[in-house]
Amino acid sequence: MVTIAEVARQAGVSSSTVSYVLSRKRSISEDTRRKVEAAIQDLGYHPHAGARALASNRSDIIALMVPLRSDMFVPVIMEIAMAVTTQAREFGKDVLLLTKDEGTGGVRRVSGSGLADAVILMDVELDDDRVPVLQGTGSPAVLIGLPADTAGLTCVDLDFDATGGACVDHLADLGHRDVALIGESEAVYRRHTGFAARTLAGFQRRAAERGLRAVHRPCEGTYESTAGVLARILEERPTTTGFVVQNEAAIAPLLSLLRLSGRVVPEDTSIVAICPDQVALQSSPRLTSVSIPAEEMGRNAVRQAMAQLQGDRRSSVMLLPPRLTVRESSGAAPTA
Amino acid sequence: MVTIAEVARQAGVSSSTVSYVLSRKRSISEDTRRKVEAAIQDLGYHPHAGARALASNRSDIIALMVPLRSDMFVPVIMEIAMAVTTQAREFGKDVLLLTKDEGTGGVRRVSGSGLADAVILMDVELDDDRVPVLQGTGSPAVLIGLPADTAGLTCVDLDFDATGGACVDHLADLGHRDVALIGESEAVYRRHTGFAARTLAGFQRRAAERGLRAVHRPCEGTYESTAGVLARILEERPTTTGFVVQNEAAIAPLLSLLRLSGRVVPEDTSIVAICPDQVALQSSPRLTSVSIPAEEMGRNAVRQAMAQLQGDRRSSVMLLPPRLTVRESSGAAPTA
DNA sequence: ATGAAAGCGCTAACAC
DNA sequence: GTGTTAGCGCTTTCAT
Repeated sequence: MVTIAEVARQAGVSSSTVSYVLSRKRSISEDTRRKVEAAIQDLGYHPHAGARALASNRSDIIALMVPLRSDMFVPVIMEIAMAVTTQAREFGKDVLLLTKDEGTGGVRRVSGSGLADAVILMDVELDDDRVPVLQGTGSPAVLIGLPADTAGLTCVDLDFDATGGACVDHLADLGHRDVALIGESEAVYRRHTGFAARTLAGFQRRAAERGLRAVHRPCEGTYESTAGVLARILEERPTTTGFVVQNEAAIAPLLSLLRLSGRVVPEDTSIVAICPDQVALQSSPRLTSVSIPAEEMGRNAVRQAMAQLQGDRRSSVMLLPPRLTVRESSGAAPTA
Repeated sequence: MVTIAEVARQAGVSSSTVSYVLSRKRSISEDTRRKVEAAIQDLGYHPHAGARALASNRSDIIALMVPLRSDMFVPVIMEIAMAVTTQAREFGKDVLLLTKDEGTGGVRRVSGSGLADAVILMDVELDDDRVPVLQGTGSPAVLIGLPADTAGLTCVDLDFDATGGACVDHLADLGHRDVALIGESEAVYRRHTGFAARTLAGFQRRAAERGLRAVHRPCEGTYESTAGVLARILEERPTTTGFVVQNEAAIAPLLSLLRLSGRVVPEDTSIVAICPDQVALQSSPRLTSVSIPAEEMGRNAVRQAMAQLQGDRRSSVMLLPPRLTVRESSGAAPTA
């Protein structure tokens, strides 16, 4: 293995000079820098990560705890994880992948051992036991998602409350008077992940403000359950013309069912989805949607973690504003 | 930070004894062990990962390189990554997440710096430039997927050739005479990822052996492209009654289109999908399928990596046999 | 069955 | 602008 000492010898300088060339923590003459860099190239030197972590007390690793199985849509989880990794690399950090089922023990292990300099938590629950543990470690931490009590925490999430409202506004603006929210499964509302409830709250409040009649039905997302939910909604409130869908799995069945029932989108029925752009774009017709800004959440989580690593101790809750893109699935409400 | 020295003092032993209690590399009296373990608990001691890596020359970290965007279905990538992480933890290893776009530089970086003890590569291409670099590092390596030349390599993958054959066999056994493979997009066949080509080869060979007429059409997976592909197949070979689908995105559109066209599955048309069980189960009707054994691939990749870390230098190509599960989407070919 | 102590390769004072 | 050197916390000989 090539060590810093060998590089130093080859370059005819001391090892600390090599170290400083690498860390740019003090000024180096142009001449010396070139010799050192040449030696590094020649020998194919890579600083030993463990030695560096020991001496500097920084691992340059950010831990990311992802759900094994959760209420979240898998591609969204993946996109966040990739965004975190990519953004971390831009700061010279690597990402250690932990699963949520490691729980508090995992948090203690990676921060206690100095394996990671910071921890990013995904799939945060309303009352998440990892949070107090994480705060106890004093390690920089960022949550993707909102717990019930955000005091002293740094969080990043989509503003789901405003999202529910934005969907209603769009449908109301188009003249729809009866709207329905096809939501996540009941289990999601019972489990305490928050985002579904926040969307529902925003949906209902804005519907009331705009004088719309609103119904809400949880949905498992299978073809059968979607069929049942749709049938019930149309039975109880046949005048429903606007649908908000917050359940990626229910989108394809819903479109298929509407087609079979002879309803034409968007002439007879309008749909606004809350889903990744990719899903909205590959549907037919392409869906008007509020996108899940997975990449933005991931990038911002890393930025917040870096800020904390650089000494910023302010807590902050960053709620990304919903962005609604009008596509082909929504149009003016049918007249009478 | 709690160090091994503090634990040693508290337990009234030397630090080497504490180390040996942890590593179980030499026998310790029951009495001493208890005192040490108590001290560890008391103080909340976690060995410093960097110090350990430096002294032992092992980081206990496995690097996993995943595609940012690829031909693979995202949930499959995710399931493999989670399986790798879970299995790695069972061996006391952590997983470092790298993106494929870091390329050969990423491989050199993590193995050159001793950050990772082994590397697992996903989304391996037929002629993957990461492979020679990885072999050059001498670091244990496992590929998930098959490159063109597997000499000296350790690989884990589904046997896609046999998979194509198994799908044909199932349809042939049910009496179907004309079968079609709705495949991945053309880009996937052009790109050199191999799995699509291997499936096609197996499909065609077995069809010939069983005396079936077979057609193959790439498919983008959008609703429109699936409609086009289906229409063309039924136009050119209207007697086609058996479909093999290797494209998760095309499944929902295909089912929807068949429904619209009045074809009933499985009475008129049989479908065999190559997809994760989860996808097969949430379709309506539930699909007869060959599952993508994502978890098994992930677990085995880690096992192979561990074997190499323990000195096993044999190269091996592990092709997991396809498992076809009969569900509701396949049945006897319609008579005349 | 246990201890003492020599490093592992690097960073960051402290010196000049 | 550069060199010297004392650790960082652990593992692992070498001793007993």
